[in-house]
Amino acid sequence: MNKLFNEQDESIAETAKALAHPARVKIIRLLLSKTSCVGGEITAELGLAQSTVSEHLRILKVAGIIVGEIEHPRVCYTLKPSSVNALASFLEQINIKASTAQTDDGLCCPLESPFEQKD
Amino acid sequence: MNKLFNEQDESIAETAKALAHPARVKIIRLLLSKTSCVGGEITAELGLAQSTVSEHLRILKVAGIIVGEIEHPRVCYTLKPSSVNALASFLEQINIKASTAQTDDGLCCPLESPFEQKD
DNA sequence: CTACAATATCGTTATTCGACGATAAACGAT
DNA sequence: ATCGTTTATCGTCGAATAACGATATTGTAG
Repeated sequence: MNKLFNEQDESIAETAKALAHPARVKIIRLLLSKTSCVGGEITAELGLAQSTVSEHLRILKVAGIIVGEIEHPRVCYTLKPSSVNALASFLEQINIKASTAQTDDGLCCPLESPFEQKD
Repeated sequence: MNKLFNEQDESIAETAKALAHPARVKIIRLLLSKTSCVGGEITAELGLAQSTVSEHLRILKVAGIIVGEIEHPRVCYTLKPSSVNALASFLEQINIKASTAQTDDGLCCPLESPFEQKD
């Protein structure tokens, strides 16, 4: 039995997991801030070992968040936004739901049924 | 030395980590789909042990994504959207950047400098 | 072919995560 | 005060993650 969760939930979780490390967030921010190719400069900026950075890049690549194109001796990384769409709209739904309900202060709910157990 | 990453990157990563599990994504979707209080029904729907679900709920609570209000014997969970704002706008930036550049197919970049090492 | 430069992969180690059952805590009802 | 119901916490265990240095790979230049 391997199907406790549906595919979309797993996909969203996968994307979130790829973003779930400050080093990878920083890598993406570096990619956001530069218009040009980003290669080994990243390693220097992160303050981590080259192999560690390479691993983070691999994770982002597997998640489809970045794409690496081989240039000369280096690799050019660019962002690929389509991969974060599912997660982005998921977050949007959270905001929508919250604004139709109450934002933060009111009580939560009137408890429609007195709890139905599946006996 | 504890400050390899800045606070915002860590905060975004924290939020992403809270979403980085299909069970927690599913919990949030359940909260999205119901208007009423959600308590132990979640446990049944997830197909996980009660203690495991409680732990996932705790993680979401610590991340500030949900809020639990104590009702009678149960706890009423509601979404608190403000906590995902930073991550949401981070994802938005990725999309913006990508549309100003090229979407998916073109070559990446012209390599502005022949690689500057910080000698 | 050899050398070099940039990246990727491997092997290891310490830490964290996820799941579970068992147990505790809270609290209204009897 | 005791019971029953709901949720939280604890202790444990196996699996996954993150980090590193060392080594392999790739491809251009000489």
